[in-house]
Amino acid sequence: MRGPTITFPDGTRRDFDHPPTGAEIAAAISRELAERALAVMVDGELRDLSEPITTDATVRIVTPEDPEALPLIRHDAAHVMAEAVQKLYPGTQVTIGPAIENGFYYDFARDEPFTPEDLAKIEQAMAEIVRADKPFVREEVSREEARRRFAALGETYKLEILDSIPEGERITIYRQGDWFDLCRGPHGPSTGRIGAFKLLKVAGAYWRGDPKRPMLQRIYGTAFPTKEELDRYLHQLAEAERRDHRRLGREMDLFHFQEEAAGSAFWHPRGWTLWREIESYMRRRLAAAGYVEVKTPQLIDRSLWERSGHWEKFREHMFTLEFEDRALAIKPMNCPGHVQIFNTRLRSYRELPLRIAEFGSCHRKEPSGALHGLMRVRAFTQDDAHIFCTPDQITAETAAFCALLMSVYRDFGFEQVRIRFADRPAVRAGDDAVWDQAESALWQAVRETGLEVTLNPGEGAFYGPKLEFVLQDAIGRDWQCGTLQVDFVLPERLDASYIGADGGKHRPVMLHRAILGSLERFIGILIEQYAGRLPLWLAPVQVVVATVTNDADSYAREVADLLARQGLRVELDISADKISYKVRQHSLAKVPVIAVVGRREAEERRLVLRRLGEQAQEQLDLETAAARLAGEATPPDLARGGATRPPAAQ
RNA sequence: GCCGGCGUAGCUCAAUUGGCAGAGCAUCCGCCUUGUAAGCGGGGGGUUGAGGGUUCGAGUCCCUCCGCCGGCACCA
Repeated sequence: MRGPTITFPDGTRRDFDHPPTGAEIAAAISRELAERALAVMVDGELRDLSEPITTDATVRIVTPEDPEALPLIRHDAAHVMAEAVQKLYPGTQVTIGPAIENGFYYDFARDEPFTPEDLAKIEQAMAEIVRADKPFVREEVSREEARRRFAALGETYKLEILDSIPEGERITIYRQGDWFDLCRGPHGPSTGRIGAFKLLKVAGAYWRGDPKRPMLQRIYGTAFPTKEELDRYLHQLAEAERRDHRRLGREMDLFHFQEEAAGSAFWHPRGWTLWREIESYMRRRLAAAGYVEVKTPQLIDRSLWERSGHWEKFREHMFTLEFEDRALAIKPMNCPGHVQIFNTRLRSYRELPLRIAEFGSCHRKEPSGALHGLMRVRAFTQDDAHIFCTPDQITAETAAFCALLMSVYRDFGFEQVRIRFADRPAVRAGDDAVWDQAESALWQAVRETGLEVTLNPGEGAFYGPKLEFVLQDAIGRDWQCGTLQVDFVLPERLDASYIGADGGKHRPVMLHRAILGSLERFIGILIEQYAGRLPLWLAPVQVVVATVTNDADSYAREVADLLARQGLRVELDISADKISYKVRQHSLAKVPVIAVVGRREAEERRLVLRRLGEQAQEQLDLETAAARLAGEATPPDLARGGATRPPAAQ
């Protein structure tokens, strides 16, 4: 019989006289490829090397360098770990164990917890299985056969997974030696091909992610084709740890947390300086973009939250209190407050779009387990704004917002931004015609930005579609900060209206939008982005003037005064310590510029500048140095010569 | 909220099977007047997260609570 024609990535073809396996194809090309092959891509689908290819196909042999190799060997490692665990801890049930972004995990059902010492033992047992180089054998079985085999082992979770596999789908078991697992595959040729692996942590995880179901024990690990790649990844983890904003926040004396106020930051002078610099910058950008700024109450009566719908939808997240027979809530959001301002008088279409901004201080009942430094807090400040506009202004307002947001992110040093488009959810308010209009207006706007947009289906708010802006930091982590949400519901509920050109009353649309999201979180992200070494314009202390000897004290004072008059944030260090000690202290505190002054500088009226982390020094006369530093420390928007102050109040 | 781990001086960490709570750094005082990432000497500093229990005796063992860390769930 005739076999299939196999086409290779370079376009060459080869005919086979029988359905060849991936392994055979690799062997037909070269012995080296056969030895290095892990799996095979068949018409874009990853398959086992052992599976015969029955039809004409385009085929690529996957080797350890290919991007497909990583998830494959990690999945292999998950199986090896599961075997090791069941060997060491009989009675432990296996559940699921996939490859994930940076490694793999496997969830186990076992009454006793795994300890860190257990992880070491499991690693050793895994190493043995890897050394034994057992082939992964794929077996296609009937549902009944699979049921019988897992029932015999008492693997109730596997039986549940089996039941959830749709009728008609192939059921496969992967075996390594005498251990096997229900698995869709594919897998590498054998356990010996895993390369380098390491178990990282153990954690609880609900079965099927459902808090009402049993808590399983999840062991996380990672695997790479080579030891070097594993070491590089472990080094990266250490790097992330080094950048941790919680550690840097303490070391740089920016903020602290304490038990009595869990989830709320205490901002220290330096941290608050950073905060105010960011706030001032945002204020200028917003004013220049035609926003007005307001401040709305912290405590608002329950009745308003009932009308806005928050009482029904959001009550469990709100802090409430009683006072003089009134039920009050600390605001978790600013939108109802902004509508109150909109509603204070009859609005004309000529006022629209009306952009109302607030650095809104909000509180939410975040579960204790969710708290995480500045990234997840109970008290936070949003750079919030609500744009009241007509439906046909949505596109232009969205486009303008996207442009503003991108420019702001760039100023803070973030270049990589993705947009997720969250469209209509299954349960929603408003009829489909309204949703059609809102979604198409948003789509049109994001297309104009030219940015990458991915669909996040069904994840829109119940009142309208939304855009989520995800930025990527210096070490590749994603952070969702910005958002823009189209809202037809709140204006209705709180009865916002304006008089149109036709003289009739109309309902405005509200665009909820934020760029930084929460100031707290954004500062956390900034600290990690820069590993604490903030750009000069953001640094809480921009320059320290440090003396070599006390003889230079009066000149140092003069220098510090001059720099301060240039608007720089300066500190003076005339302590009796050695200059090398001072340099070390201020370097550890991440001060960007140290100006060293000794006798020579005082006599010549010069300044020697030392940049953070650099050994090189720059010698300048005093006035030149002051002017240069002041120039470098100018916030990016002002450096561009944009609006330097908000327009005069109306 | 759930699972697991952790909680000792401002920070980083010690303290034998339950047996006198310690070191370095920081702080304070003194000396040194210094040239680019730690000069020298001395002093002070603790209800070992909180509360309860076991014990002659608890940082150490047990219980409850709080907080932190890693995940899970949550993130309207």
